[in-house]
Amino acid sequence: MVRKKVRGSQTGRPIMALLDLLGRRWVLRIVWELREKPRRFRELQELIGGASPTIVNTRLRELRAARLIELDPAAGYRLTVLGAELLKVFLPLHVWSEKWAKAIG
Amino acid sequence: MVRKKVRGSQTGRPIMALLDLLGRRWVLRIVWELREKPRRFRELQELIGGASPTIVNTRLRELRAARLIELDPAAGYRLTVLGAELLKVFLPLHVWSEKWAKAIG
DNA sequence: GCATGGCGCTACATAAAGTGTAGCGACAGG
DNA sequence: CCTGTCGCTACACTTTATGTAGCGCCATGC
Repeated sequence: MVRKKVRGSQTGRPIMALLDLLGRRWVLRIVWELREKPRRFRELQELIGGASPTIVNTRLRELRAARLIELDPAAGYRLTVLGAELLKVFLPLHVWSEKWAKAIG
Repeated sequence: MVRKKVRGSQTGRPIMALLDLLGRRWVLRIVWELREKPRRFRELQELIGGASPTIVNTRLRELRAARLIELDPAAGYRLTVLGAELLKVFLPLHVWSEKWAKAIG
């Protein structure tokens, strides 16, 4: 029996595709760790907590396909204009997370 | 050899714990689908695209532990005040995702 | 030349996470 | 009782991620 791939959000609604992409393991962390400056492959891998190179590379490919990051050979991986816009949405999380941490003890 | 659990972001930094939580499969979708009104277990399961009850329940437990959602026996699962605050951060994504979809063709 | 070290990335066996389907126990009507 | 709905569990199976080794490329320096 043939099984179809589910990831990629077959609904065709961008928001669903986006939530699906961001919901994959390490994706949010990768985008987050690129907030300050470009990072090298191995550097990024360590920053996000040591995920395997296999999955790091997979995610980087997905994020490049989504035009959220790009590889500058001279500097490393960095957010594209689009990726930086996305990050801007998430920046409030940093402050909010502190409040949240207190709330849940 | 004993293996330690990694999820839960041992760093102690709230933002990391939050990104880890949100980066788990289906979590963003669940929060998103609760944006309008409370939803029943099975209803929620269908809305997010038919994930298995096993994992839906696991995520609901994690989200309840994080005080982002709660179960009202009379109405179903719904966002807490904290969860609603979090959702507010994500709402701009809806608009942005349309722009993003056009940009990536 | 030719080793050294960093670069992005791949291979592959093992372990963890998620799926699909069946069905449980509790409770509410009829 | 029977029927339906509720949240949720059991479990065999499939998919995804981990951990470790190491590849090919290229620049630097002896």
